[in-house]
Amino acid sequence: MELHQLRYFVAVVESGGFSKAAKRCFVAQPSLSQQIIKLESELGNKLFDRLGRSVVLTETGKALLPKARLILSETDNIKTGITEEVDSGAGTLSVGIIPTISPYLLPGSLKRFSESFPQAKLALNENLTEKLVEGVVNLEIDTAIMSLPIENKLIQTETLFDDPLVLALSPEHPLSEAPEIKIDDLKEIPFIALGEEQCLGEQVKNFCYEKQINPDIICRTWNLSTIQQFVSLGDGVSLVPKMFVNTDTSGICTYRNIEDQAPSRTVVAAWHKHRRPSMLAKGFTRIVKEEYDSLLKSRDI
Amino acid sequence: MELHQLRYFVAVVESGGFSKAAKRCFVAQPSLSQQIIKLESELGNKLFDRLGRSVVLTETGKALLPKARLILSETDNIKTGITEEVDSGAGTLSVGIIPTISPYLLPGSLKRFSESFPQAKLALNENLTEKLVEGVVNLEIDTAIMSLPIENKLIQTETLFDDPLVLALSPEHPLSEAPEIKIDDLKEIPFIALGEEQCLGEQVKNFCYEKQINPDIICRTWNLSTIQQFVSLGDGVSLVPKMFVNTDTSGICTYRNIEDQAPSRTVVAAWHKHRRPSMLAKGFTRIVKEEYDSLLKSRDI
DNA sequence: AGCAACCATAGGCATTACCTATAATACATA
DNA sequence: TATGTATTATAGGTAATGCCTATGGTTGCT
Repeated sequence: MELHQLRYFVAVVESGGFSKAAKRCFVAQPSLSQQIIKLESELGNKLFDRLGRSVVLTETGKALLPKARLILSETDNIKTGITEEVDSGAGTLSVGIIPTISPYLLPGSLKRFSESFPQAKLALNENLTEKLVEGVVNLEIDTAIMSLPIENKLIQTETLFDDPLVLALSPEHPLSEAPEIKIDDLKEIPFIALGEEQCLGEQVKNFCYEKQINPDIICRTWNLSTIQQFVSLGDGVSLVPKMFVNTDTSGICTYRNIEDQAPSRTVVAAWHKHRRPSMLAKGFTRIVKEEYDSLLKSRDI
Repeated sequence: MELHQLRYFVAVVESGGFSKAAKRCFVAQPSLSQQIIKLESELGNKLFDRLGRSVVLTETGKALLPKARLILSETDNIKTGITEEVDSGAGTLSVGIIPTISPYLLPGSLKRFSESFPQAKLALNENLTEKLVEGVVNLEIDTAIMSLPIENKLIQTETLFDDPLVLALSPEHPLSEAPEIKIDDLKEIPFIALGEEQCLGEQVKNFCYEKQINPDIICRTWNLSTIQQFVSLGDGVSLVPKMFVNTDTSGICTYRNIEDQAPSRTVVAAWHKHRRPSMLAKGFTRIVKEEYDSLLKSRDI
């Protein structure tokens, strides 16, 4: 059974004859006849009673007609249907995101996303960079929001923004009143560090190594809120991303930019090298970028 | 777009690769690849992201998948679906029937028919032979129940039964007690006749002509019940079909067989010469025949 | 680096849908 | 009854196209 056979069949019904149907279908009458005969032999029953002047549907033909019409309308609408569906943003986007970004950008981004793509569904995966990379490579994750560096050659990235690291310290800390803070001020200072399996922890460590800072790590924890708590208690300081600062409404910490050679982490969207990001994925990364921009505008140190 | 392309597409999705899909579809891998590419170019978008080891659906592919599955399941089930539908007797049968049969056979036949084909619908058309023939030729009527002769060459018939004509007379009529009734007894007898546009009226007239009976038509009416009334009143007699007798529960008339050369009308099912009677049509005519048989058994004169 | 798995491309072959021409039939008209 | 017209079926050739084998180019694993 072929689609053109069904088309011919419906044309015969609607035009009331083989010859007329053939004209309508832009084929010669014998071609159409043959295909109808073929269809009939496949179904094992005649579809039409051929009378001299006209043809009428048999029982089998009557039963076939609605089914044929359904199939044809489905196929005819398939292209526009798909286009509409894709354009409307229906579908599921699988997103990965690292824990040191998620709490600060995700709430606002999710709101924006559901407004922009009301038909879309989102599958979220908050995890360490390593796991996210794995997910992207294994095609479980469409787009991951994380920070450089990413080693895997199968992954392609697009930079969303550079997120500066700023110094977090207690309002009572001597440096909180200094006119400006330089890298040298950080050497041998008591430091509260993030676990190194977190990429942010790794980045801070590398930054210190490069700048020949040798911080005295007095505490190591696994999330930024805890760092904030420790910092507010007294001597220890830490480096935290600016997006964290702009969502901190507690006021228990003071934050200072580092003026020279300010450290930063580069936040990117990452996807499988061979996959073209879907419209939803593009939309999502754009929204994350916008969310970050509006976050920075909302407050300055 | 072709059905086999959709089949290949679904096979790729389900098997997770072109080569595996090709095996499953019993074609060479390049053939399948070509068809997928063709489908993609027709839809204007890639359906799969080809990665080294595996392929994954694009957004377009995701949108196509359920539609393709729907179309394929429709087409795969089309043959069995039609067969079931036809076999179940769904559909409409258009039946024609003459007025001198309808009141006697139709009630029972309809009951039997709806029991045998609960899904079927019936379109009834009670009319004179002439109109029924017209309807059959114009394809408005599938099957007509009428009696011979039928002149039209476009019509094919199947004899259902021979319905004898019997003498109807008043219980007080002298002939009602006669040991047996012969044709000669009818010569020059007062006669109540049916309208000649009714085929039964015509048949009776022809029968009388052939047998050189010259009835004294004292009354002419247009239905058998009226004949019955007139007969019961006194002198006049009439010839009525046996199926009428067997449904007459009034008891106001006596009926006698005519022993020698008994007249009868041949009741047939008639349909367009070039149309094969549908299962419903066959079922209906069979049921009418059965109804007549059981009617005869139910009572004898 | 070498190998295995996989998809794409190229070119030839075979199937088949299509075409033209013609036959066969039904139906209307003279 | 004969003829013309409209219709579908048949026959045989042509062209399109789906399929095949062989091969190339990647990817990813060892």
